[in-house]
Amino acid sequence: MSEILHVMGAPADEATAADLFNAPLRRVRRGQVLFHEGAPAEAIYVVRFGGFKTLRVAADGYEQVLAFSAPGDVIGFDALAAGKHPTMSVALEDSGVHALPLGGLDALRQRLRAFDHALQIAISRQLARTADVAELMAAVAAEVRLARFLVQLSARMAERGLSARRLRLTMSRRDIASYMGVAHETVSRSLGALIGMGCVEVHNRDIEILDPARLRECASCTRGASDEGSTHAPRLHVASAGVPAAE
Amino acid sequence: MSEILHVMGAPADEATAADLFNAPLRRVRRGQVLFHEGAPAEAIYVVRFGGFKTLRVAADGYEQVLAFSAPGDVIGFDALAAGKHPTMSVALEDSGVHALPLGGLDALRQRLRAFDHALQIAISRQLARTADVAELMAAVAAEVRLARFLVQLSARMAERGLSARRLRLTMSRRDIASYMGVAHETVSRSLGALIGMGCVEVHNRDIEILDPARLRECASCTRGASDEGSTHAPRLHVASAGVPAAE
DNA sequence: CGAGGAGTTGAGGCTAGTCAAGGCCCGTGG
DNA sequence: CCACGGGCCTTGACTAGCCTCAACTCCTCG
Repeated sequence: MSEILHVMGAPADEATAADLFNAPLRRVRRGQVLFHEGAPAEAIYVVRFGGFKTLRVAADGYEQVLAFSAPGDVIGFDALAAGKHPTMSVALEDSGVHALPLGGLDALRQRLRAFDHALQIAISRQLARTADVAELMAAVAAEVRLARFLVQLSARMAERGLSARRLRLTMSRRDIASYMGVAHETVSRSLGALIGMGCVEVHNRDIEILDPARLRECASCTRGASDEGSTHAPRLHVASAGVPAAE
Repeated sequence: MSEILHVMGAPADEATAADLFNAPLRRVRRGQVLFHEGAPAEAIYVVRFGGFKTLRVAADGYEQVLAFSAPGDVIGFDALAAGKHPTMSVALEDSGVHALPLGGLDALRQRLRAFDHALQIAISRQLARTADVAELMAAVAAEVRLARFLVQLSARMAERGLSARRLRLTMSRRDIASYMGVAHETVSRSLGALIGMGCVEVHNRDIEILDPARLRECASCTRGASDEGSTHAPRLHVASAGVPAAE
């Protein structure tokens, strides 16, 4: 359990007590399903190593990827509300997770305050990522979406102390396309565009960010960005809905 | 506090004890900001009545709406992770919220188990809504997006015991457009298309769902949908440009 | 070494964004 | 109470970018 706390980013102070609760490591091989859509909620999962994609399958078979999870992330918490999983999760590579049965979750949270805190933080972080998803799928050019995706990925790598410049994509282009809300051919083409701009270098699923600044600039553009100087025209009719608080 | 539990959907069993913690009702007028983007995380908010939009403002001024909140929803939980709000919230109408200071949140959760449960459920529900957002912004026709938006809105109305057929939109078309990831003109046009299909009737911000089944069918289509027959043969590839006069 | 999926690239049609103009609703002030 | 103004909403024309279909190559894995 102390390992769970550690991977979740919590101080391992209460580690000794933590070990009283032993959640075994469950291995999930690449392509294997962690839980199916509609399955009864039995546990939440803390990713120890590897990675997962969480998705929903539409009636017509279309796969909508909702999130990619990395070590330290919590998966399956969204099943609490309805009692069953609204989504399914699949391992993108050989992975390991700690399954925390819902039955004992409350007791665990009450007795292990450090774990409770770590869980709240993890969930909060996940909630904040909704903004990232929306940012990605917002009405902007496809290259911009891809640039944002890479920036986000890079940032999350950095968070975990890994290289922010060298990314290894564990997911397929199709997964990325679904996540970004575009056709998978568009991902290829957009990647080509970023390569042409000198932002990145791509070898299969290995991506190297050559020019982080330019990539970020491209990601921040609301419109199609093939700008090469530093001349970005920020003019835009700001929807002035928000009214400053006045009392 | 018993009122907070009630609006969150929890049993008010512990209501008596709950009243020991009194969170005053804070009124927020239409257009007023509940909290700004980047503001330090000081509390989470439970909507008592009214409604809010949560959004993020890009560097160029573009407003990306991330969520609409109704009574019973929790706002601001995503600020826990970073210690400051990654988003801002604005009241869509005259509203009332209970502010629960973060300082006392832990103690509150520990002493009031019912509240703790309700909070976890509310957060879980909110997480599950990420899927709804993605579903909305997925790569599908604009009419389908709008249909999905209305279906979701209708479902959420029904959850709270209100009419699922008559919707009063508290947000502007621009807000909806941002939320769906399309231009605001497209919302108008899509609304016109749904009217032409006989799905809905619109008077300003009042929407009546005339044919829920057809609306749902339209919402489930991955492509443009203008099916009119009784047997729902999954027709792909429909030219929905000018909806024929039909009747 | 072969098969099949993954990825890339090309051509064309159509949706939706953009720019533009006008009508409508609502809040404001006289 | 009414007139005014500014926003919201709608509609139209045009264009660009993305999706679709299709062919082909490359990598991976059995």
